[in-house]
Amino acid sequence: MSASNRPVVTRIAPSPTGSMHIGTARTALFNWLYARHTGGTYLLRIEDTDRERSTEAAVGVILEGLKWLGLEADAPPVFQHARADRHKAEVLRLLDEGRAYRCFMSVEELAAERERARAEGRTIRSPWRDRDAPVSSNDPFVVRFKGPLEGETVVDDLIKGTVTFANKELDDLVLLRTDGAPTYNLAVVVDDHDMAITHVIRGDDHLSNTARQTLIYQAMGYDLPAFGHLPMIHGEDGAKLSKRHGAQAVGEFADMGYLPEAMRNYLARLGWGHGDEELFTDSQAITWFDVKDCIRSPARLDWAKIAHVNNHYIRLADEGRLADLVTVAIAANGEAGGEDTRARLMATIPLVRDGAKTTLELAELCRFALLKRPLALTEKGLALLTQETRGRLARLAQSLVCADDWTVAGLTATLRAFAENENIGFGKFGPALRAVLAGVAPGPDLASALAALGKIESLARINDALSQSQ
RNA sequence: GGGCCCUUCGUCUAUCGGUUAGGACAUCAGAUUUUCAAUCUGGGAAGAGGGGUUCGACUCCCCUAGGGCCUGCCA
Repeated sequence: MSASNRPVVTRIAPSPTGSMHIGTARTALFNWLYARHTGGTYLLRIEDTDRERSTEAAVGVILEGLKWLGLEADAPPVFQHARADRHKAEVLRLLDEGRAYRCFMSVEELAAERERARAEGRTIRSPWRDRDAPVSSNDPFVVRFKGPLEGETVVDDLIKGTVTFANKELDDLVLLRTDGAPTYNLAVVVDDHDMAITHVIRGDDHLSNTARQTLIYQAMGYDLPAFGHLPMIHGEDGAKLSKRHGAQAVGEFADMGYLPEAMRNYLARLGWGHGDEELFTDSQAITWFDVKDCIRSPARLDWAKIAHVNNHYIRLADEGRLADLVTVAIAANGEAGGEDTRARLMATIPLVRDGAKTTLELAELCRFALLKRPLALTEKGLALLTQETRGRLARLAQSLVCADDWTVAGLTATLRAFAENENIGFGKFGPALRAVLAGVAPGPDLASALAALGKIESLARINDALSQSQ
């Protein structure tokens, strides 16, 4: 069976050498979407052939990142390093078949050849390619792939289209290192074959490698999977995404108060689109997604848009979940909540969530409701409490005591009626009431603030201020 | 140096030879107004440059410019 008519199997194959890049997250998302779209399988492989740089902690970061994003693989991860024997066996087979050779070039010789090659505008060549190894085999060697010198290799890419490489431009990849360990380019091919991957969807930084890998596939006698190379994600200035662009790791987005479903939606729109659709559910994305609809050009991260999408999902999110996230944010801020924190949050969140772009902002918007009585008024707040406004607040308190419709609508009406009775505008008592109710913390409009605090707390805060010495 | 990829409003994108080049975010103006938001209404904003092909090009071809990737015993 050729790769094209087998059930779809995709994979995300990150290397555990640090954090989980946002680009990796998008690649995972697209692989996941495509697998779901086709009813196929989505796998995870940890590319840890580089023993120096791979760490267990980094594996944990990847696993956590995928879990947070809701993009967990359909099977336990495959660790590339654990398959080294299999990789080695396949290289030995190639060696037997004369499709690979031992190269005894020293690092110095290699460096010199590299320099010559560059100067001559060609790719490097090993003198051991067509030489019979003098098997004085105590000398260290690497095994290189013996690629064709003529002809061309065509990569039929689902996204980039047909890309042609002249074989003479392709160097003989190292398959096995001096210590006998397999290299990435060899391991990916063997693993993707063994894992029955039908669609290799990855970053286009691998496009050039794909030609070389294609040659290995052919030499191994493997069926070629379909390839789709996604353009990279850049920072807001168009340069490669790096530290100075703010977050680039998935975990950072979580810490900054972004919701995973918002990230999925935003990331899906980076390099892919479906008409004018901007905000959509996972199942819509799954229905619509196809690798061949991916965009060919690189995209830039747009923080304002991420914020907008995140706000959309904060509006949709379950209040209990938001309360949990806000609680975490508050704790991270070193502010311990009281016993009734959760109740207060549940009352406040519905009234302020529309203005929050992140859950961190949501926490900030909820802060006024969590303040402990009596509130410490700032100078500014104190200044608002003149003889006149005190009188008004006292009278307002009376009408609030009588108010039995303690909802935003009811309170709005009460406040209106009060202003009318007093024959004043909101400006004459609004700021003072705000200061008394919320201190200096940002908050919603007055009626919402009163509604969020509840009758007892609201009146208590007003009375606190009124009874404070002038 | 060599090979390959990419190029529509500030940003993400739609268009798949014929459109007043559409949408979203951002931005600006106005409305609302008790702060910050939110909300509503309206506006400005694009085919990198140059050649072709064609009755007709954002769309196809070539060149140039700019950006990116590979050129590692990293992945």
